[in-house]
Amino acid sequence: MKLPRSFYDRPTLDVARDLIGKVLVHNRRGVVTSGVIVELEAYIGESDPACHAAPGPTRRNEPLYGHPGYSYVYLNYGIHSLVNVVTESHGRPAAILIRALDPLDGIEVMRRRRGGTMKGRRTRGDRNPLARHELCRGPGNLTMAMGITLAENRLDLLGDRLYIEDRAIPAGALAWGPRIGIRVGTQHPWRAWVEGHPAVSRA
DNA sequence: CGTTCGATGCACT
DNA sequence: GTGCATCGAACGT
Repeated sequence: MKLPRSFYDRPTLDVARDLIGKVLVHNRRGVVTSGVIVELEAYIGESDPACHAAPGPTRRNEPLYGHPGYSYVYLNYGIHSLVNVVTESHGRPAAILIRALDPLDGIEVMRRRRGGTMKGRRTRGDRNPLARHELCRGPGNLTMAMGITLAENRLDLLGDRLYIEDRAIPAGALAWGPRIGIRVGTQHPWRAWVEGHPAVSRA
């Protein structure tokens, strides 16, 4: 069943803890892809220097100041769309970055989306298909596999296009540590993952 | 193994 | 003009 608004309207670290093991679903014109969330990072408030809300309200970070249970998608390094889930409420800007999934539905669609070219060259042939645990490893890879782009920014996660379900899937042991890939705010242990899962970034 | 570095677009100063 | 919440190709051991 789909997670209700009240799930997201809570302290961000509580939402983060409970999101591990839940299922992110994208229905793009009837093409469904989904996966179990196995890695994420929390970005909390204007006082968190790594949070996009650190400079205060801007046009880009507007979703962070909006309602909980909405998507926040932005373009990173000009190439990767990264997907976040907005949490809390009452104008407190916070969100959770989804970093890795264990794919469930649409695995062949994911393989097709992850294939392709770079600099006009084939990067991966049909002979060397990605393993299941590689399809959604990393925040840029998972959005590519699921077909999540800037068009999926500001979507209500209680809608039918992009949402999160509780399918009561047993997750492994939960671990916490510093966030990775950032240059500031590394002192906060706000990255969570399923211990030992092969889709989790090796930090 | 390891490290470096280019691709690429947009928000923000 | 600068700097990214990245990825993987291309090098050097």
